[in-house]
Amino acid sequence: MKLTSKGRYAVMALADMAQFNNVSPVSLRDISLRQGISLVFLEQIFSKLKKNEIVKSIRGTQGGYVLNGSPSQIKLTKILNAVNEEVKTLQCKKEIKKGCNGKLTKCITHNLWYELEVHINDFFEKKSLQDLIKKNTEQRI
Amino acid sequence: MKLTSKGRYAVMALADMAQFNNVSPVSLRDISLRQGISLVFLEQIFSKLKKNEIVKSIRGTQGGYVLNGSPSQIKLTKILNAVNEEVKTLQCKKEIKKGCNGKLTKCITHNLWYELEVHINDFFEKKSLQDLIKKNTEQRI
DNA sequence: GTATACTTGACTGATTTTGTCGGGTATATA
DNA sequence: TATATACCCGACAAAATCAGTCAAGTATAC
Repeated sequence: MKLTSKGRYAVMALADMAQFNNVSPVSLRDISLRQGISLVFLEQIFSKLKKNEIVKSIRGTQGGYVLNGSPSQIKLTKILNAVNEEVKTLQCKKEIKKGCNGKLTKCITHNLWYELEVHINDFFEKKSLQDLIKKNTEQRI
Repeated sequence: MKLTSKGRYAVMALADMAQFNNVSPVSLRDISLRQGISLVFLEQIFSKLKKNEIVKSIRGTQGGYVLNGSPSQIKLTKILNAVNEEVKTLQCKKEIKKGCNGKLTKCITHNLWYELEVHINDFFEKKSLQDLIKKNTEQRI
């Protein structure tokens, strides 16, 4: 499965944006400074976020990014899928040649990984950006 | 997080053993042939499984491995932890220097990854080898 | 027109994964 | 007791992936 820094940074950055949810756009430079993430790396990540219509961009001075929708509508699955391609545990396509093609034992674990995938996606589907920042402020009190 | 071929192979191999659950030990050679996994790689994996007391080894001709306990007692968490060291999503130890130390925004996502870890471990904790082979035979019918 | 900030693609160093190689040692069986 | 079988162990290496940089843009506010 795939759950890398790119995904974590994407969530962090968007949560940051949601937290500082001004009307005006947020520049990657600000996020970079606040969250300690490389600016150029953020650019890469936000390029994908934009393609997936999670954020909108505004160019030029005073430009930046704004969330495309309210924090409560943006589910984490969408974010993670955007930057990581997908959350995939199944790898049986490759292995169908060897062992997975039901000769004696079919890929016994096939279903397991599928279930896990569903389980994880469920988890992220239930979480929105709003949940994250709510939790964070609650804890700070 | 970590969920690699090693883990998948370990589960496959042990499920294979559980399925062909004879009294006599199962040789890695057989598993290798049945499941299409490299023998030498299996040796590496089983070395760890043995260290973690998931299997017992019997050396010599007619030797092999036997499950250390009944399939229903062997939970998948144990297997995956054995071969992969651990299932870890949290990476905040590294990041505590930058951004994660509650200056303005503390590591917003800290709790999220922790919850995910728990969620995944729950999943694997509830599954035993028995569940896998039961499911498999059910489906074959 | 200039500084700001987004846009894009190629590239690279480091790390991890997925194994292999080559040597062992123990033991059942003939 | 010889021998084949099977476990045991550490070093090594190719391939893939990750995390991030570099370079060269384009659009826009002021």
